[in-house]
Amino acid sequence: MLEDLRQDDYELLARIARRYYVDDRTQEEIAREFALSRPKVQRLLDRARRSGIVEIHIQAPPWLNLDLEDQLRETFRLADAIVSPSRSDPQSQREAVARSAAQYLGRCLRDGTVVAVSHGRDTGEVPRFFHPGRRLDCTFVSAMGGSPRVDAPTNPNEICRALAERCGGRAASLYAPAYVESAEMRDRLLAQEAVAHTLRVAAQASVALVGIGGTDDGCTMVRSGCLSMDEMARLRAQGAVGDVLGNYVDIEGRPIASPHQDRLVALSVDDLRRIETVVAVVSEVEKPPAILGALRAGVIDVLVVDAGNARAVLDMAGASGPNHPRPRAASPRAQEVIGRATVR
Amino acid sequence: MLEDLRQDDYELLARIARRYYVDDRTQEEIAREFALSRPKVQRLLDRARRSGIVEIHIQAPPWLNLDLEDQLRETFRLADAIVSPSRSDPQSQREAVARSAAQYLGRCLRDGTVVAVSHGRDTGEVPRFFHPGRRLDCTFVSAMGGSPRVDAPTNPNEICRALAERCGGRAASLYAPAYVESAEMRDRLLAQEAVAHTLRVAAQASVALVGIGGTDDGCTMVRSGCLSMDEMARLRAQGAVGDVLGNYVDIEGRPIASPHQDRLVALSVDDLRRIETVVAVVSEVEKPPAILGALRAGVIDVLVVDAGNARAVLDMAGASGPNHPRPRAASPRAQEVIGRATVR
DNA sequence: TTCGCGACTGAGCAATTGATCGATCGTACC
DNA sequence: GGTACGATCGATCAATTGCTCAGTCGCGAA
Repeated sequence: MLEDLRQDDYELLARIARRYYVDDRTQEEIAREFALSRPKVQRLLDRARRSGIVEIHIQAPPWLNLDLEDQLRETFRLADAIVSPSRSDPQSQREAVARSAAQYLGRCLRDGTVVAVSHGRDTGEVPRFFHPGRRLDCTFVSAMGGSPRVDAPTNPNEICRALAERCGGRAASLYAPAYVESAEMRDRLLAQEAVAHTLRVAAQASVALVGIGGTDDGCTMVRSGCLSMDEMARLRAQGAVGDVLGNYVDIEGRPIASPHQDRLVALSVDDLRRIETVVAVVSEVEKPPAILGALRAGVIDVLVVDAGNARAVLDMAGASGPNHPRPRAASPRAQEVIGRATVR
Repeated sequence: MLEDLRQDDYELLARIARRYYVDDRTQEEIAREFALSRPKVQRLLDRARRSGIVEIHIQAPPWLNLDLEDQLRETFRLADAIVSPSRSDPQSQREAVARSAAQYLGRCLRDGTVVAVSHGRDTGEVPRFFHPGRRLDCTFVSAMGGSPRVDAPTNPNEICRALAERCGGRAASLYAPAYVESAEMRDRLLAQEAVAHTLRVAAQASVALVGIGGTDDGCTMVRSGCLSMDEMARLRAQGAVGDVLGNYVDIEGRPIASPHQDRLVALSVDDLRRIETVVAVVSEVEKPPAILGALRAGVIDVLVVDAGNARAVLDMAGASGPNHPRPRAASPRAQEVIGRATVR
């Protein structure tokens, strides 16, 4: 980086840089002082910065993990990454991550924004910390079906309702289970206008708030009764490491072709990819492989995660394979209001 | 300095500061990204800088001694101070200082500028390094009389001639010795129009280039035969530590009232004070007390000095008395072209 | 509840800064 | 010596930034 500067140059650059950055003079003043033209001063300042004579350091608190965020962003070509500080207790860890996600979500939303929402324990914590400050005319829509067991706060419909309540927006529920008994049943359900309509709205969302599921026996899909332990074991045997909206992927981010896929009532991976800002929230300790798979699948734009998982994922990623199969267009962190039809 | 920031604030400030200073986004972009107004981002950035979250460091080479310059500027309320790197050999030390002074001088000059010039070995080296690059329609005028012994390069007239030659300007000589035999003789000399005119021009200079003389037996005044060793001893006995243009001062910067003063053909201390930018050049090792006295006399605006003397003067100053008896108006390092009548 | 105070906000404008472009200058190669 | 190339320069203009000011909001006291 450091150019090979002549001593005179070095001296002039340092002097000018000090005048500008430390003494807060204007380039104009400096130009007069050193009998140079203003553009020349500008070029010198530029050179001083590029050559490393001027060092700007952001004194970030160590718990901020800005470096981890940068690495995540870069490694996985994310639009953004937010790493929340480590907590030893799983519940407070979940809350920390959810708080960050809620803040982020708040920044994404404009009147008229449609947000597709998944299920999950992490996702389910988000509404508690969602304080957008002002009324937002947004629509929160379930992006996948519900779970048979009553486990209210982790069900997408319930999360949508809570989010909508927090900001004065609307919730659009999906009246269907996440997994049905057969592909045929799924197709018949999708033919129901109530279901089809909700999924169409979800597919046209500009923001999605999703969790990343694991494949262990304690994962949400199993706990909530969507899938049995046997089914989960079969998925694991097929190489599944995690899911987004019930779409399972392997460690390389490739979709798992399995019968489950045909019984799923949820947005597909392709639907997700078309959504501008997909925000994933994850905090559990068993998650690194699932996160890595999801990231490599290229469905995630923004990852909100705890420091432990972030480090683990980066370590795993460094050890194997390509990490960004889908170079996405740089999507702005907060998109403009889109004059999109909203549902009632 | 560091305010007591709340954790949230801290996080936001750090994030925004990083986006701005590290990622080079505009405030506008950042405002969009964080859903804030642009002025708000500005205020946050401002706070981040003032609170020390953003640290800007100028990676100056150690031989630059920018810190010494700052201390000199501050301690003695100088418009500027330039410290040149230490050299072991007195002659190359002198050259280093003279080079800095020449550069500085070059920056001060505009067409029409009048420069009053003293004698001295350090001053005498300046012309060799004076390369203003372009023709300058300046007038260099002797601010004190010459010395009886032929010691060409340290005589003010000769220095003026050399400087003028370097930039294509004019030299105005003072046809008088520095010290004459009596006060009466001095007055008669000053009545000569040739002498009076030159001194008037010198008094109206906007820049002065002066040395600071010592009071040891090897100083320029003695070497050049202006004063005898006896006279010098008498001055020392009166407390004199050094001179500027033959005006001797004590360690506190007070003028020495002595018969010599009345025999001197040179600008007075008051004349010097009226000159906008008085640049003093000093390099010799015996000089710290002389420099301190001259600085305290408040006649110097810009000090060009070697690192050794700089440190010594600051040490001495720290140990005793007030250092800036005359708070000067902040004078710009390079003044504007002044439509002042020039002499031919 | 209402009022007053102070802090904060963002619109709008002025100053500063960044970037482009043709002109000029030095230099290396023919 | 002549020519062509590249570097450098400063005039100029557009973008960005700093700052002021009137308006708003929340909060505590009456």
